[in-house]
Amino acid sequence: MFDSIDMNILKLLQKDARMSASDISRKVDLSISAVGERIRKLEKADIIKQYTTTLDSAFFEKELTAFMLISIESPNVSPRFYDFIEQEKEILSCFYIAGDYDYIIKIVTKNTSTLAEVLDRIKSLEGIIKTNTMVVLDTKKEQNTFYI
Amino acid sequence: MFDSIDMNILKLLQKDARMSASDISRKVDLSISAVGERIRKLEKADIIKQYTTTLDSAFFEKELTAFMLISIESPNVSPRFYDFIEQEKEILSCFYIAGDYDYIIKIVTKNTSTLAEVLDRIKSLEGIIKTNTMVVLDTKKEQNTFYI
DNA sequence: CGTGAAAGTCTCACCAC
DNA sequence: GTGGTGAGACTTTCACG
Repeated sequence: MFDSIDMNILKLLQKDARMSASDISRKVDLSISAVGERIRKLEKADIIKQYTTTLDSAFFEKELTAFMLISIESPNVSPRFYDFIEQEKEILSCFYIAGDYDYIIKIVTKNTSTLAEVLDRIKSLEGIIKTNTMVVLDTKKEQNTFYI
Repeated sequence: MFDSIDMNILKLLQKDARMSASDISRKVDLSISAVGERIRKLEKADIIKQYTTTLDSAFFEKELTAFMLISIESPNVSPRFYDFIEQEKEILSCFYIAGDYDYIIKIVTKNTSTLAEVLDRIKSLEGIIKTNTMVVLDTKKEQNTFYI
């Protein structure tokens, strides 16, 4: 169904989502229309989830990243917890995990004082047993997604 | 320098990096050439970092995510540690953090047995004092980047 | 999968404000 | 400095081989 040419097209689109079908056609040695059809099929098969743009965090004053481990009392409080997570714009991700804690969340904010505000809002939620915040000092590697 | 129209263009490109300048021009009520020039300026100012494509992890057999906290012996071992992190394709990110541990890394792999292989390679590195692995059971929220 | 024609899109020099 | 216009070049789409 999908061959190595498709994988090559995906690789190129991962590097530059705005690459034109004609540029891709030159790289993969196929006609423009064939490339266009393959891309359409990859989109339809939902192998391509989204074309997105990565912006400069510094420009938007989002220079502080932190991870927070959270333990909650019982599964009952989870729905309210999820609602909170959902609407907090500075919480980028939240994973339910196995281990000493129940959740790990990633926070991206302006500075230590805006981080403190987010932490206070989390800690004031009902049912939070314990938290552990790890402030990021340096980013050694950061990929949004796996690269093929 | 950059106004609310630029912010709108960035929002649209965050949602769909392949949106044509003509489609954007209709949404922001500007001519195609004006939109093209604004995009060029946003790219040149490095506010737009990258146009990328998000792929379906299931299709590529990357369905298991885990976080690992790592403590290392001394800063001396860091360079070799970074080299290792860099070349491990299944380690998507690595952050140097303040707290009980020195690093937090995100691993995306096929299943528990491929995860075990990665963990073994990490633990066999010299200078690793302690590790703590948290397997992701469920993803409640996941954004690559902040949304404006 | 390729071709070719039609439709659509982008680029650039130039104009107006 | 900003944005608009129009011509030419380029790109995409689609029917057909």
